[in-house]
Amino acid sequence: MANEAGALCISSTNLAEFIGVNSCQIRKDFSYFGYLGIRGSGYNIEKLIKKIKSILKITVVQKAALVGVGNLGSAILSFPGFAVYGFNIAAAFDVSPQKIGKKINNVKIENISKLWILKRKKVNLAILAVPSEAAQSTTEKLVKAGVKGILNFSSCYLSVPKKVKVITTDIAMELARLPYYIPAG
Amino acid sequence: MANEAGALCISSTNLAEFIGVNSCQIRKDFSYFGYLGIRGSGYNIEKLIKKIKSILKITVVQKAALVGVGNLGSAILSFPGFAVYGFNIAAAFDVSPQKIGKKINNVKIENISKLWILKRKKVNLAILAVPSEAAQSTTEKLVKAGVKGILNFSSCYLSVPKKVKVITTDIAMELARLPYYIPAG
DNA sequence: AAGGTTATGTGAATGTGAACACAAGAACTA
DNA sequence: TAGTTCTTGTGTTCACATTCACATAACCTT
Ligand SMILES: NC(=O)c1ccc[n+]([C@@H]2O[C@H](COP(=O)([O-])OP(=O)(O)OC[C@H]3O[C@@H](n4cnc5c(N)ncnc54)[C@H](O)[C@@H]3O)[C@@H](O)[C@H]2O)c1
Ligand SMILES: NC(=O)c1ccc[n+]([C@@H]2O[C@H](COP(=O)([O-])OP(=O)(O)OC[C@H]3O[C@@H](n4cnc5c(N)ncnc54)[C@H](O)[C@@H]3O)[C@@H](O)[C@H]2O)c1
Repeated sequence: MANEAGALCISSTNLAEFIGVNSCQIRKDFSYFGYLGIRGSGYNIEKLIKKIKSILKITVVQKAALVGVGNLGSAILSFPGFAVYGFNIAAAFDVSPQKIGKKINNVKIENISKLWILKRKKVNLAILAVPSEAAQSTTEKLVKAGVKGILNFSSCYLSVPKKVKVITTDIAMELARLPYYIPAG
Repeated sequence: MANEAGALCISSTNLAEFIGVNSCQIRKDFSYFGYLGIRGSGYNIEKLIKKIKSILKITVVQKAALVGVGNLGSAILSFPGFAVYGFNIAAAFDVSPQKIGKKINNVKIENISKLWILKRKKVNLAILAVPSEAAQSTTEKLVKAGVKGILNFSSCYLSVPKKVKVITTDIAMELARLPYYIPAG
């Protein structure tokens, strides 16, 4: 598996097996990225990771803000796993006086009225974990504060200007999809 | 908007606008469900909800188990939103002696070794929120305990028998998708 | 160096999903 | 009741994604 430079490679077959898809899928997809692999050896893992990171634009550390430090927000703030993709939660906001001023995982929770500091800090991304009722109005504040991408955990559709991208992950709905696949009995 | 029976209807155009898609999309999709709408009026909301629930097989209360009551697991256990889809978190499990025996949201945290009670309780679904290292081994225990569907929050691919369905939602990866859409600057 | 083995990259075929455009049905109006 | 206005349901087209099959190339072994 090691090529002449000592760098480790992985084949489309291995990768496909690992994530449970067809191997042509891997090759076809990667081929859109240009010539990436070596016939007979496979794909250089380091090179592959670099390529994917550059496509996702996560080659440099990306700063993100967390808005709504409740049950879910606190879990996210304590989660070290964002770092592997190069993310850094640079600020956290809430409305609750009981939460403002506290620190979780070395991030101080700020008053939501201070959202404007995101512009100064050059924070482009926000993780939205406020109650559904507050989701749209908070989104509008985020957009005003210059945020360009929002990861939304509420079950709401968020209306935003075209230049802003929203990705919604509705955990309850993901769970609701499961029974469909399960035969009755 | 009210039809002769006083039941409220919604049109494909309204629905489409609401969730941000094309109205043909709505009509085409619903048409696969059979004749559901009324020309000139739209779709009867109650009938529509019933139909979708029956397709997703969430017409009766579905019991689910939570495995791994850490940061994320605790948030999930405190979350009331699963009820709107008819879910009931009927049991919770962990390995940590500090957690076992405690109650969150009226659910007592059990020792993971007691997973077999899921069979007796007829729990089909599990929410998996354990560290990645424990994900595959815990999955195997869940399968042995008769679980047929798993909502996986770890970033691992889980290998399961064909009769078991896994849905993975990798929160960090969702965040990692955002920068792609955002123009550099 | 040559032949065997492995694994990529891709043209072609197939499958799937979205969009368009409109006929036909239902409701409303006068 | 006749005509107007909505809105569904669908045949068709288009676009994209997946799969197949294989030529091509790099590596490895003897
Ligand atoms: N907890 C879960 O497991 C879970 C699962 C699925 C979806 N969600 C969704 O995630 C969101 C948060 O859930 P949660 O369980 O953490 O709720 P929560 O009530 O525990 O936390 C909400 C937090 O947002 C803060 N907040 C309220 N209004 C605000 C505003 N205008 N600006 C800033 N902060 C504000 C509150 O003070 C609180 O700290 C909700 O939309 C919920 O539907 C949560
Ligand atoms: N917290 C987040 O925001 C977040 C975000 C994305 C993904 N995740 C993923 O969710 C999972 C849980 O994250 P977390 O932050 O809650 O971690 P955590 O460490 O806070 O909690 C893990 C819990 O699982 C328990 N556990 C460990 N091994 C176990 C086993 N074999 N059987 C049963 N329980 C076991 C631990 O005692 C602990 O209570 C991880 O896979 C993580 O990658 C979490």
